[in-house]
Order: sequence, then structure tokens, then C-alpha cells
Amino acid sequence: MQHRSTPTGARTRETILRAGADIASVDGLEGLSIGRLATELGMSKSGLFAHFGSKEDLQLAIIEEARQRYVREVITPSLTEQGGIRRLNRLCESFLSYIERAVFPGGCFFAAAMAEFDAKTPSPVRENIATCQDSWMKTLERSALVAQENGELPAESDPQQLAFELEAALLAANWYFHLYTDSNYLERARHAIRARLTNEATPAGLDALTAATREP
Amino acid sequence: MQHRSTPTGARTRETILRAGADIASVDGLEGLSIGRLATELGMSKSGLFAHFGSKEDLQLAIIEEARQRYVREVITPSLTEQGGIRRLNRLCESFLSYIERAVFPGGCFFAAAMAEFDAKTPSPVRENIATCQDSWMKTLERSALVAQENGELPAESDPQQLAFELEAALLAANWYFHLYTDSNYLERARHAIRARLTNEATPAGLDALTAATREP
DNA sequence: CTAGATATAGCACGATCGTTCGTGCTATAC
DNA sequence: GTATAGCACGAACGATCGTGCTATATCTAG
Repeated sequence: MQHRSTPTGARTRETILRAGADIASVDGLEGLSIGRLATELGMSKSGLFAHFGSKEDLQLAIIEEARQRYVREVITPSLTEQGGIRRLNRLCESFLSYIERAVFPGGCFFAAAMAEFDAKTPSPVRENIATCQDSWMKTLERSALVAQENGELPAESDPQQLAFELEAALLAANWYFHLYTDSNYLERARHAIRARLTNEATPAGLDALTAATREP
Repeated sequence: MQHRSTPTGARTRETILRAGADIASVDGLEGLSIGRLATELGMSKSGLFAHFGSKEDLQLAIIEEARQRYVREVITPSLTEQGGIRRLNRLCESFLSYIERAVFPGGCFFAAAMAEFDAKTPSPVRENIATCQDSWMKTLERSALVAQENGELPAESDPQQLAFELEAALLAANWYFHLYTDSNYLERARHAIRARLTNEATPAGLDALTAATREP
């Protein structure tokens, strides 16, 4: 049998992971319980559990599902922008849009997971979260570095520092937006990012940036 | 009886709350369990529980204990600085020092609590966290406003926006410092805050700021 | 020194946690 | 048509969850 592209097991597994990632973005990866997830999906606890050897395996699989969703919703849309300051700006805007569109109902999955595990004792789950977060930061840093190489940012500027500050605005927007259910915080982040970029950009960088804004 | 300052019950209650706040800063207010807390303190679950009517009461009491600790460790030390841009700067530095000194073993208690409850369904605990967070933001905003009134910040600047950006740097420092156990992130925040303040300050504000730095 | 309040422990409860096991259905393979 | 594999189910495990009720210490007031 090979005309059947997806065996039913893999399909339900995906369904479980999607629902699991949604719940975990609200209640955390530890707060998510197998019984609750099963009830929510209208299936038995044991039937669900059979797809994963342990809760930790489930958590790791959920992280992978969330990572793919993040790449699809934040990273990929930014690749249309050529590298450099424009992509850097686009990455930030994509993130804010991803929050606004509630791609995860509880806000950014990885922000939540980082906050949940940052001070916890090391574990495979924690390691995985840290790796994902590092990968995202490196994405920002690379764009900043390319911008510098393009002469859109001055030679003295520090790409890592810039990435840190942009990420800080994005994270704060995520928390406050949900805590107060107030989208003004997304605007605050947009304003901060725009100011930070225009302030540091070279004249060439400014051109690239305003050109990016003028387009549809 | 009044030469006896603290009845033993109130003393153990305090002990419980201190330990509870420490644990909650690592594992969250939901992750904290009464049994674990009791074991950690070498007392019985029921004996501990008798001090509070419910877990929610315990959580609220822990928040209050954490609030007092925050005021003592972050706010009060900043009051030596006169209002305005110097106090604003001092508040940020006090926060970073409070992270560095591990006043809570899991990092900033309220950052963790905000991240845990931001997307959750409303509850007294969530409300309380939101109020504390709002109070802290308003503290930053007031200092920025006073700085503006003092002519240390220009009339066009937006105190709320400035407070948001400073808080963003502080929060990001908290998360990354613990996730990677790397104090460089505290320096990144210091750098960001300093740059943001000096960049926006009027000449008078700059004077106040550099004077503050030159002192011991 | 004793009566009373206060503080902690013991024990048990129903619910839920993650996990395991045995069973049955269903659809392909021989 | 029968063997085989994949997939989900129900029941049950021990552990722990939050929460009561009851007794026993410990301390204080008179």
C-alpha cells in the first residue's frame, strides 16, 4: 500500500501536536496534561499517549511542531526581503504580525517556553528551547551583520547588541499585549524598532529602510 | 503580651511565604505545590496548609511577599536619587543588580509570573500580578515624566514609550541571563539603557546623567 | 498551675497525574 | 479466507494533587 500518502496514525499525531502547541502556549509545557489534551480532542488518554513514549517525548515533539509553525509564520515571509536592514526590519514586523494574528493563542510559544524553563534545572526540553531561541537570535544577528556589510549600518555598530534590543522590544510587546489585551503595546514595539533602526542606520541604510516602508 | 513581637504562627507564615516566593520564581505559581513546599520546610502538608484557606490564598500571599521584597530591593534603593532622569537610570540599575544578586533564585518573580499568567483566563491571581506590573511601569513612567518636567527630557518625548523600552531591555536581560547563565546580557541591557537615555536626554539631562555616573 | 487559645501533625478523601497492559477493531497482505 | 499489522480503547497502577477533619502538642493569660 503506497497510494495512501498519510497513514491515519501520522495524521492524528499531527492533530495532537497542533492542539498541544496551542495549549502549551497558554498553560505552559508543564501545565499541559495528557488527560486534558485527550479530552479536548475527544480521544482516550491511552490512545493519545501511545503516539509518544513519555510526556517528555510529547513535549519535545510539540516544540518541533511549534518550531515549524514559527519558521512558516515568521521566518519564511521575511525571506522575500533581501538580506540586510530591510530583512531585519521585516523579521521584526513579521513577529509582531504573528503575535497580532494569534498564530498561537497564548502568544509567542517560544517566549512562553523560555520564561517557563529559563531558571529550571537542565533537561532535554530546556536544551531544546534554548537552541530554538538561539537560532532566532542568530537570525536577527546575521541580518544585522549583513546590513553592516552592506554599509546600511556603520562599522562601529554591534550586530549582537542591536539584535538584543530588537528582541527585547518584541518580547515586551508579546507580554504586555496579552496581559492587558491592549494592542497599543504592539505599536510601542513598532515605534521602538523603527526609531532604533533609523537612528543607527547610515544614509544608505535609511534609504533602504524608507524604500521598504513606501512599498505596499 | 506585647514584648513578644511575633507570635510563632506569624513567623512560620513568613518563612513559608519566603520559601514559596523563591520556589515560585523558578517553577511558577502553579508549578509550586503545597506538598513540595512543606517537605522543603520540614513540616507537614496540613500544618502548612492551615495557615492559608486555599492554594489561591497561598498564591496571593506569596505575591504580596514578593511585592514587598521587590519594593525593598529595587524601589527603595532608588529613592536616594532625586526624581527625574537620575532616578530613572537608578531604577533600571537597581533592577539589574536585583537580578544579578539573585534576590529571587529564579530571576525576577514578577517577570516570571507575568509570563505565566499573561494569556491565562482572568483570576484573582492574574489580576494581582497585572496590578503589580502596572505599578512598576507607572513608577518608571512617573520618573520619566518628572525628568521631562525638569527639562532633562525634551517636551516631545513620550514618557510611556521610554518606560516601555527600558522595561523591555530589563525583561530581556532577565530571560537571557538565566537561560544561558551569561551575565553579558546584563551588560547588554546596561548598554541599551544608557544609550537610550543619553540619546533622548537634553543637554541638562545629559549633565544630570553623567554626574550620576561619576559619583561612587 | 491551670484553662484556653494557638499552632502543628496525622489521617483520609476524591480527583488527577503519567504510565502500563490487555483487548478489539479495521484494513491490508498472503 | 486467514494471518498480520496499525491504531485506539477501557481499566487499572502507584503517586501526588488540593483540601478537609480531628487530635495533640505548645504556648500564653489569669
